[in-house]
Amino acid sequence: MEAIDICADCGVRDRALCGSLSDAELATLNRLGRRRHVARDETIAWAGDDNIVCANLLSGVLKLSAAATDGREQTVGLLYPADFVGTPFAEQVDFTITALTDAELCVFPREPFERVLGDHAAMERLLLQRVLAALGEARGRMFSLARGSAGEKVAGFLLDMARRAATSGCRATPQGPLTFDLPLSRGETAAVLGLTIETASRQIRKLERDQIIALPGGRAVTILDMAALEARAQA
Amino acid sequence: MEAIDICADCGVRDRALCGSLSDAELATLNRLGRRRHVARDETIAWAGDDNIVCANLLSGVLKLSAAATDGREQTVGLLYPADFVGTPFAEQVDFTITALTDAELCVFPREPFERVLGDHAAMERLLLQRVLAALGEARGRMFSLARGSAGEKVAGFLLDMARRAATSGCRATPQGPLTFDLPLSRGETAAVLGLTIETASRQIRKLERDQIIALPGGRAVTILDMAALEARAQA
DNA sequence: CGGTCCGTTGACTCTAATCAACCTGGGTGG
DNA sequence: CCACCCAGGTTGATTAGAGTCAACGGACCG
Repeated sequence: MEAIDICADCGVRDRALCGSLSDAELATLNRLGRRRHVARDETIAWAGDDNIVCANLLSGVLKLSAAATDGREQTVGLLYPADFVGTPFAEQVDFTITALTDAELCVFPREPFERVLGDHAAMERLLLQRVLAALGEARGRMFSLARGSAGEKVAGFLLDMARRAATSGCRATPQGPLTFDLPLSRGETAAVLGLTIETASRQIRKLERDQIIALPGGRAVTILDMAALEARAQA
Repeated sequence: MEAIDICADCGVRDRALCGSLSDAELATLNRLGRRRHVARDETIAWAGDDNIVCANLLSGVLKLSAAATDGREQTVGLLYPADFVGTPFAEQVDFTITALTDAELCVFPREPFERVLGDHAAMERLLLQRVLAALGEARGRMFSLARGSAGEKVAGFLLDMARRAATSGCRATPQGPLTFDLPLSRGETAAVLGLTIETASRQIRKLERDQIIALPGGRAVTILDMAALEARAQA
C-alpha cells in the first residue's frame, strides 16, 4: 500500500466514479485513497467480514462469490477496470472478493468515503446509476443460471467476454475472426456459469468441433462464426 | 388513476422512500404522483417498453420477470409494499413488471421524478441504499438458483415468506407454529425458484409428509418445525 | 351439472453431475 | 539434457435429479 501521489497516472480516471469530480474535489479523495496491488487468487475480503473498505478497480479482474458450508461455490459477479468495488452503507461484507488476475486497486476506507459521497451529489448519482446497472445485469444472469442450458450459458459467456475484449485489447479487427484471451480458467468459468468444470469444458470443445470457435492455445479463443454463437446463446 | 389529495392516508408513508421528506417536500412529489390500482395478473410494463414511470408500491405484490422467445420465464424479483418500483435513468424497461395480487401504486413520471431525486439528497441516498440491498439479494438468489437443490430452494423460499409474513400479518405467535398465506400459486412459486410446477409441488408435499410444514388448505402454510426447515434450506 | 383452473401424482426421459482416467505443457531437479 | 511432476484440461462411463408428458382430483363458478 502506498499513498496516491497523483491521480494523473490513473488509467481509469475518466471511466471510474472519480470522473465526476473536479481536480479540486479529486484532492479530497486523493488524500483518502491508497493504491493497493493484489496478487492473482488473493482474497481481498471474505463474506461476513466487517465492511472496512471500498475501492476503484484500476486493473485486473475480480470476482464476487458466495459459498455454502459444504463447499459449493458460485461466482455472482465479475469486476473489471474502472468498476467500483465494495458495498457502501453495509456493516458486513456479503460476498467474498477475490482477484482472478493480478490487480491494482485504489482503496478508500468505507466510512470516510461515504461522507465524501454525501458531499458530491454527482458522484453519488453516478454510483447509483452503476448499482442500478449491476442490479439489471445480476437479474439477467438469474435467468441464465436458472433456465439456460449448459450450451446457452457457455455461448452467452463467450459473447460477453468477446464484447468486453472488443472494447479494449482485442487482437484483430472487429469484422474478421475475433481473438481474445479468457481471463478465467475452466474452473472459474464453470463457477460463473453454475456448471461443473467437465460440463464447461465439453461445451467449449463442442463449439470448437462445430467450427463456431477455435482454440489457438492457452486461454485464447477465436470466434469464427459470430452469428452461430449468438444463435446458441438465445436469450 | 386519480390525483393524490394527501399522503396522510398512505399506509407506507413511513417505510417508503418518501419517509425521508418533510411535509413541505412531500408536496412536490404529491403534485407529481398519481394513485393507480392494478388488478391481479395485470402487467404494468413490458421488458423493452420505453421507461416512462417509477412508483412506490402501496399494497400488493409485484413480480419482475425475464422471458425468452421460446416461452421460458424466470421471476427475477418480488416487490412488496413500500418497495420502490422501476429503474430511474434507464431508457427502457428491462424486466416485465406484473401484479401477483391486486395492488396499489403511487406512480411518478420518470424524468420529473429523477429531477426530484436530484433535489433531495436524502431520498437519493435512501434509494441508493435500497438498490444496494436489492443487488445483494439478487446475488444471493443467484447462488440458490445455480447451485441449490429443489429441496433447498423450496425450504429457503418458505422461510423467506414466513419471515416476511411474521413482520406483518401473521396469524399466530412467532413462538408457536406459524401460519401464513403464500401470495403465490404453485406456478408462480416455481417461476421464482427456477423449477417446474411439478417439482415445486412435490417438494412442498414432501415437507408436509415429513411433518415440517402443514398445509391447512388454500394457500396457507403452517411451519411446524422451524429448525428442520432451516436445516433443509442450508445456505 | 358441466367446465375450468389449480394442484397433485405417476411413469418415463434426459441433461448435467459425478466418478474415474488420461493427456498435455510447463517447470523443476537430478 | 532429460526424467519427472503437477496443475489444468479433456474425455468416457455411469448416475442422480429434475424436467416432461400424461392423467386425475377437487374447488370454484357459471
